[in-house]
Amino acid sequence: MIDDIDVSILKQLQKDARLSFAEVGRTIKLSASAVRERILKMEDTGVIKKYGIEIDHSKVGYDLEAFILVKVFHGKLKLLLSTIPSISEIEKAYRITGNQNIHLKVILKNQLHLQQLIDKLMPFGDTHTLLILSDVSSNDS
Amino acid sequence: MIDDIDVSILKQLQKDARLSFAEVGRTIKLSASAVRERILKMEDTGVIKKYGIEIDHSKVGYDLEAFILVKVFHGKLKLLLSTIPSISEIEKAYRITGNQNIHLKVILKNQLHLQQLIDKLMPFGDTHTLLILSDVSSNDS
DNA sequence: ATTGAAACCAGCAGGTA
DNA sequence: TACCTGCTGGTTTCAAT
Repeated sequence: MIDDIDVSILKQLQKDARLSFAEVGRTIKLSASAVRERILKMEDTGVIKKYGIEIDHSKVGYDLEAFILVKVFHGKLKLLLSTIPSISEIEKAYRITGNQNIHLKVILKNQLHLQQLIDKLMPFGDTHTLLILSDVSSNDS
Repeated sequence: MIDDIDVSILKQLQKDARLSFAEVGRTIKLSASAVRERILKMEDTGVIKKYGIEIDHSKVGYDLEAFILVKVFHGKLKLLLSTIPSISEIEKAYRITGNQNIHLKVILKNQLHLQQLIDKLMPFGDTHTLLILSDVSSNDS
């Protein structure tokens, strides 16, 4: 379904999603059209879910990032799930195993903003907030 | 530093980072070169950190995703931080507040793979693993 | 997977306000 | 400074091989 050439294409796009088909092809000795067809196929099959950008939120006025773990009240899960898309502060949301059942990554302006978000989440469950101090990934996979 | 036009450019790129300058410009009534200059400036100032792709890992043989919270042993933090980049399973790593001090997002093939990773992390601290059941973001911000 | 051709875009120069 | 137009070479796209 996916071969070594596809993997090396994916790795290049992970580093820079705006590389042209021609550029990708040059480094793996393939024509631009061949690269294009492989990438289109990976889009169609859903291997590539989307092309996105990473923003430094602290440079646009959002100085606080946090994880919020929610232990959802009995019967409130469906309502919370349908509410999540309307909360712009939530960057990513997952159902998880464990004592808490929802894991949120949130982007906020400041502590007041965090407080307001927690207030908004309170009707759905008990929250536990972990502030993000710094990104320590430095991941060039 | 950043105005409404920049914000709308960022939103478009978040949806599709491969949009051409011309395409972005068309939807906001701006020339391609104006869009290009704005984007270059946001790259230079670090607002845009990178262009990346989101991969559906389950379609390439990695069926397990998890968060691992690590309560790092006294004196082991620096060593862990320097080890993290060499662990390919770690997609993202953060220092956080709370009882645990490191938050990892990991991509794994299966439970055995998870076990091996936890074994690798054990020397650095006590781990607490939260399996990801599903993505419930549906976030078209 | 490749090539070839038409449409399109990136990058840059030079210009306006 | 922020935007524009016009130009050129490279790129995307699609069809044929």
